[in-house]
Amino acid sequence: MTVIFSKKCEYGLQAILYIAAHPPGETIPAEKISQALKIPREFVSKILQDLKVSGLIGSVKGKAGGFFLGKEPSQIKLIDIVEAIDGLEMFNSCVLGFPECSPEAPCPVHNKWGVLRDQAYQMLKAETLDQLKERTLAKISKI
Amino acid sequence: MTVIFSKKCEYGLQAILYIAAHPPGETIPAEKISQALKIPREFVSKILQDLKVSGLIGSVKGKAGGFFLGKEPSQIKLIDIVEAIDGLEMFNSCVLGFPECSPEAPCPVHNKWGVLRDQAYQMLKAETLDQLKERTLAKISKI
DNA sequence: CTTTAACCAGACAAAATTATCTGATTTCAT
DNA sequence: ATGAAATCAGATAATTTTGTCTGGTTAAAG
Repeated sequence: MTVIFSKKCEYGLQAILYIAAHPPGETIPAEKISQALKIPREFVSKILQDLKVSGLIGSVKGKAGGFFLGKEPSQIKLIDIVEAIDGLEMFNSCVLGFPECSPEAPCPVHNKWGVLRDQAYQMLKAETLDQLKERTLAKISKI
Repeated sequence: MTVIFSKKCEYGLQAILYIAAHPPGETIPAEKISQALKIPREFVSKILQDLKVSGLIGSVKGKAGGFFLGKEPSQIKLIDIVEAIDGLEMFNSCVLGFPECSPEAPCPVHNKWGVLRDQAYQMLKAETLDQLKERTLAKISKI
């Protein structure tokens, strides 16, 4: 059981936070991310490759190559990363798994869950990478 | 991607809500649950068998057999079903997947997520089957 | 007492997710 | 030029989750 995001998405979030914790302009190789976050190298490498198409990150090949942010840290929200990997469907489907859960045919916890889900969405939409940099640095220093 | 619970857990929640929507004393066969909720018969059957060990439901074999609630509807909370199937680990682990996320080594969204997670837990702990009966009946009439 | 309809246990299979491997290409440094 | 260090694409493998099958047991009804 993952809490809410897939492993891919968790790793993607961690990796981008890690990149954002470094000085702008620096390129971070997958190997370094892998060691710092204890994520299998080839796996995080593949996730980052996939993330390139969304424009959230860029990369340079060859020696001294690696990954870097594709936008200003203040322009990247957590929800952008979630959307790129897991998609946003989870914010629009029934927590009990009922088909077509809607205001017209609500599941027994439709309203109460709806509030929580919206709060989670708003939180992910509000948090940008620049706001999280200090807290990320504090966290990775303890892994 | 499941929203938050595994498919097993979603089906378990749906099935027990369905049983609780019926008059006390009635035994509901897996076949009926399967058709009503559009869950594969053998799968829901297995889930309900597993749920028996937690005491949340009981069963009778043989013709006219089936499943019934193991306790008063007012004594069964949604969280009990979640705990029996997926466990409670999700309410105690990092939403970003960081290892050992704690007040001493918080992930970047530790506090904000913590609030939402606790609200979700409290909601599941507050909702009992008797409170949800009417809404369940309304919902299953529209599937 | 036989048929029927149900639970039940355990093996099995399919699908999705997670992870690894292989080899190609790119770039910098020697 | 050549070697080293990196991305990258695609295939493959391992694991977990989801779903199915087979055969056995139980109990009501005719």
